[in-house]
Amino acid sequence: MANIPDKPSLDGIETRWMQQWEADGTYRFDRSASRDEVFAIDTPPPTVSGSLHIGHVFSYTHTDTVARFQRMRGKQVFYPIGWDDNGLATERRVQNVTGVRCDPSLPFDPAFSAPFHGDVPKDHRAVPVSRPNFVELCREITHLDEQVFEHIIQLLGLSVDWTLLYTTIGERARRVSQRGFLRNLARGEAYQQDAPTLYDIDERTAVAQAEMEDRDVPGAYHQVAFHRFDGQGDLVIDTTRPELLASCVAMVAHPDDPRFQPFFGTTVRTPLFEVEVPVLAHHLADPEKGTGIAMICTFGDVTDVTWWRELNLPSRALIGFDGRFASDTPEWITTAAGSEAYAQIAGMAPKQAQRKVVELLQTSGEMLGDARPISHPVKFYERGTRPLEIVATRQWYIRNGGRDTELRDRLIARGREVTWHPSYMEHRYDNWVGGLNGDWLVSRQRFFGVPVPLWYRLDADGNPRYDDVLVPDEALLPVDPSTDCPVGFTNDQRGVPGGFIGDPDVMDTWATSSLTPQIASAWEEHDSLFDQVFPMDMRPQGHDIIRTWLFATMVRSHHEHGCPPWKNAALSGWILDPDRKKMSKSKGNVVTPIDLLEKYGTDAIRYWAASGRPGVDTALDEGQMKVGRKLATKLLNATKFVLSFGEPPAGASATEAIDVAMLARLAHTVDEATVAFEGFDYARALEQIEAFFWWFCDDYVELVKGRAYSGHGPEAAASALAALREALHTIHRLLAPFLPFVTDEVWNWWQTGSVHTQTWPQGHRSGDASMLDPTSEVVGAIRRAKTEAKASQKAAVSTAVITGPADLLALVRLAEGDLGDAGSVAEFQWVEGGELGCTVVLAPVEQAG
RNA sequence: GGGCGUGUAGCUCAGUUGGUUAGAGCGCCACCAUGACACGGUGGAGGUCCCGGGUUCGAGUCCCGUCACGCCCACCA
Repeated sequence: MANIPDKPSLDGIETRWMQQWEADGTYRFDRSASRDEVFAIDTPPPTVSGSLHIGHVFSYTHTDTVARFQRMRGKQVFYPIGWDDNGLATERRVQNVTGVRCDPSLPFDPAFSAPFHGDVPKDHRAVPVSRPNFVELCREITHLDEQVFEHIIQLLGLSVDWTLLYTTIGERARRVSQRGFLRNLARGEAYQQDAPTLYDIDERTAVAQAEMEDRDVPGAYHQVAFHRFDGQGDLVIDTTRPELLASCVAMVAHPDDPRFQPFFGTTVRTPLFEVEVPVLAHHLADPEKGTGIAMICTFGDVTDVTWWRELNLPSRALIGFDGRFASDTPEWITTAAGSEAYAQIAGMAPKQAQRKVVELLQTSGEMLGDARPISHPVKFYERGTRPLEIVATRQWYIRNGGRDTELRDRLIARGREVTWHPSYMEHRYDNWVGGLNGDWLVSRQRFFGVPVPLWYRLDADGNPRYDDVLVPDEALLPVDPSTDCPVGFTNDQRGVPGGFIGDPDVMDTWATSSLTPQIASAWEEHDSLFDQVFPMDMRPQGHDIIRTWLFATMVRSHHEHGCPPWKNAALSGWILDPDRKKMSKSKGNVVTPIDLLEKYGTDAIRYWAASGRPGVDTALDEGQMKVGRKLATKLLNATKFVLSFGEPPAGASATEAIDVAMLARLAHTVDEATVAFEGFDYARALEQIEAFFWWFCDDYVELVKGRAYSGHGPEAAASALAALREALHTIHRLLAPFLPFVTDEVWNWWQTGSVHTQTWPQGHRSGDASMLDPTSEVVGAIRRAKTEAKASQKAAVSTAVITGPADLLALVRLAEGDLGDAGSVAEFQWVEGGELGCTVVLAPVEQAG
């Protein structure tokens, strides 16, 4: 035991073991394993444009404990890691740290270098750069971010196989993503449509339903009068968006509403703009809302879109991609007064336009009373700052059941094929799928992403024929249609009549990350890895992205493979700050893990993380981290102590009753932990293991150490030594998934190889543990007596009188010798009757001098 | 408005098909230099299990209802 330090310490063990594991390839995936020997994990690729915060540490630790358990159970664990680096989040970060913005109309500038790297002055106006320059900058910045991430993931002790690293903007990801899309297209699951689309006017891109959120914002009801042509008065509406009056195409009320039934089929004149619009009936109009009659604009909200579609109304959209009102007076405004009114809002943003329209309405007397302020929910892009507008655009969609009940039902049924941990998370999936109101919009008018791999033929006038899609051969993927040519064309035909044009869009970041199982496993990449690992065993992720990542992955797998992409979905909760508020960047309460890792050590942080139940939001609790550190320290000291007794003689085994009982209890603990882990409940496994370990240290070791010192002869000592070592051997392995650093440290004091490649301990041991509880109770009673007498625990007891039922006394007597040692008891008296108890007579303290 | 979850000691949380006196850790209080650990150990105090009904021999646990909090969805005229 020459390896055991005099003063064991946790300092520096992270670096040492990180390097050792990497050098030994401890977590390398075995490509020769068959599918049934594999446990495959669809690791979430963290978004590198954000910071890795304590929430990542939390959920990644959960997965890692399961991975380590499965590895020790004999599985070949496929545990890749990837970086999610494409998408708008990265673009924003790049804009913020380099002071540029992408202008796709500019040509590539080979000599370009970014004006800043990190500290962009507040008054700096972003420098426009070409798309290729911008993408290059994105790659540079993400590469730097990824190095930081790699360091933290390693420091966390995640047992990922670094040779499996992928990025979502990397070549393979682009190829897999484009291949997946083209297959969807070929099967009719992807289609394009020119339709009103929710659109972020700041980012200038369409947005999918899954990326939207409602925010309560201040608004105001404005009562506005529409004039009847019979001169018999007005129809009055309440609107929060008076600025859209110029886009009004109709008025609508409920068909059963007697107040408005007389007007259905008639027309009215819009205020200010003097456009004649019909009064129509539709069941979605709510008699309770506002005045009971509404104006339909193209487009103020999604109900407008429904009305527009179902009532076959004309499109009079005025707000363009730049979020401003068209600068020319539209043709449907025909009167001089109407044109004059429009001229005053032309080119304005919606807010400005609203002020102007209200002013005009007040002047003309067509607004009744003052605006009544309200707070109402408005749709925003989740990363956006201004409300979404609805703009008619051509976009690509993937069918996800949002417009097809049969597909929706099939996807919900797919959800049932997955085992959810915890099980109630499945409701969130069902809810989301059941509530979809459209297909998945996958095209984005952005730059740093996987390009939509398509071109369109141009007609004789040079106009794109979107129905004439030119598709690349899969063997040529990945393609960038802005620089690559479709087969049969040359680059000089780009943009010229009779030639072609590339699709300018990239795909939604989820359109790529929905294929993480396929990317990580090199699907269709001339590699058998996919067959070895797909469908995967486990998808770990946060419950907040069930609607996006989980659902999108399910959709792609359902279309492509006809099965769910994994067998289990393990949902992690969030980290709340100590005041139980959700951590988020905007609240400024995000805790970065690096300081905590340094302060308490990785194992301690992992202990805290693993104490959080699956799916449950958990408060950041430094107290738990202290406990974790205490546990790791205890393992060092307890191991040192047990090993210090030396090796038992060859062939020795546990023979004394309490030694056998302890091993029986340990076997039971192993069984409990194993069952919990198999159900992905790492927290329960830890709880069981930890409880055993503390009992082992506090009671068992205290009881038998006298015997282990040979106080009762060699045979009794041999039994204790054998039991102690067997228990230690098991404890080290049980704690290994949670405390990977300290367990490998102590393991290597007396064993060879990494504890992480050992076999998970066996339970199912015969033996009776029933003597342990009453024995602990007597130990406690003796200790209590000494504490109450303010005596040292070492104080000598002349007589201990133990009372209780005969069966319990018999059990406790099995440990009489050990009890005598541990309690320094000279003589025991055993008295049958009453409850189990113990009274103690302390020996007189010898007078000093 | 629909769905889901949570509510147990000052704090963070366990409590498995209902079963003696409801548990752990932290914190708090008191004590202890005992052959691994003072970054330690021992003991103690501390609870109307949100509230109200019901089922049952028996309810923290099951059922109904209420309240509070959190999340998801819907609600934009």
